Amino acid sequence: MTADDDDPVGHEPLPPVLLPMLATPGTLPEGEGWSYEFKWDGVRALVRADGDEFAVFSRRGGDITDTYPELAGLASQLTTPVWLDGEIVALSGGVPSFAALQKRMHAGRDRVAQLAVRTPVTYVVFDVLHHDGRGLLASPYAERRELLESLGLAGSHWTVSPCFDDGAAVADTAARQGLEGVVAKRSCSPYRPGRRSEDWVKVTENTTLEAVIGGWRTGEGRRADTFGSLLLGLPREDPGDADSGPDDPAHPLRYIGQVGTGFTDDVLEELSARLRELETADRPFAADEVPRERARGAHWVRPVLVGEVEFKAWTDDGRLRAPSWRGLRPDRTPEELSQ
DNA sequence: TTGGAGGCGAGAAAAGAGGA
DNA sequence: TCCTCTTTTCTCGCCTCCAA
Repeated sequence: MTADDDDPVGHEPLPPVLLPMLATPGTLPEGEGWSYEFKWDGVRALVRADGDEFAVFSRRGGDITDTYPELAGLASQLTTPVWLDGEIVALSGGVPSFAALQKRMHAGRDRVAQLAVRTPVTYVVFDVLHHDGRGLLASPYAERRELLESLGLAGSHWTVSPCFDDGAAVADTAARQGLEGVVAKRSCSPYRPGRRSEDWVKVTENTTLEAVIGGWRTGEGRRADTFGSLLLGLPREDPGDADSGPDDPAHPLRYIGQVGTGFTDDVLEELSARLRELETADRPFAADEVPRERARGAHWVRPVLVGEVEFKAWTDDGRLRAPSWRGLRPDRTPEELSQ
């Protein structure tokens, strides 16, 4: 006689591992059958609770329970075996800050408790995948959502993500409040663990920028013969900028980061050839601007090429976050960017 | 003590492989 | 042939470990 034999109504054991369902980037879907949530700028996390066992898992299935001890209190509200899906966020100035969260993500054992007080996190729950012996992966999102709200999860370090019917209004609110974007979910969609699905659509506001190429770093593998990333800068505007204003023509650019994605093979080859023609021993950035590990092995070029990049946001120290290459702007000059 | 290397979390995009 | 999935190559920041 097995445990299953004791359970004639089909009680499903809690799966030991689940990977999160992923959203597809896109534009805001409209019409019947969609619901909308804010996109939280944090780290994805799944919670598994089963009696005395409580664990938090990362997007790749790693156990991160010890990294966020303040979430352990959630176990007291989970009285039946359950899998939850959500996002861990750290608030800064009232909005989620990925920069603040990064301090928590890799904290050593000795610093976890200290950082949990200084930079506490909140677990924003948006889905329930298994509850009280019932697997919900095949259930429609609307049904899972209804069950989630009935659980009454609320605490000092966890909450349920609000859900709305008006996508445009959610997008507008997200933009005004500085949130990352919107996630639209098809009400009838099942949960597909570990899969990217068009039943979930994430809409984020990207920004484009024209910047000057100041150098490149060699690539690896398939890109060993071209380049790995481009080092980008903007012409200095402020005469008092650092030690290197316009009066210091040796360092005409202010470093704003690197871009290493968005290139086709043709672009890699063409751009690589042009950069090699422009290579110089003179670094166009001030010495202390480019991080040591980025400057190591970098090749510098005369700052004459302008390109366009798309990126998500500026980091706290004035770098591009998640930049992607759009293309050269032969119609633009560095001098025009400074005007 | 400092510097370098590597790991890990998030993200994006392009190319190649494999199946229908 | 087309579509989907996987792999590869990057970004950022912070950490630990080890060698000089």
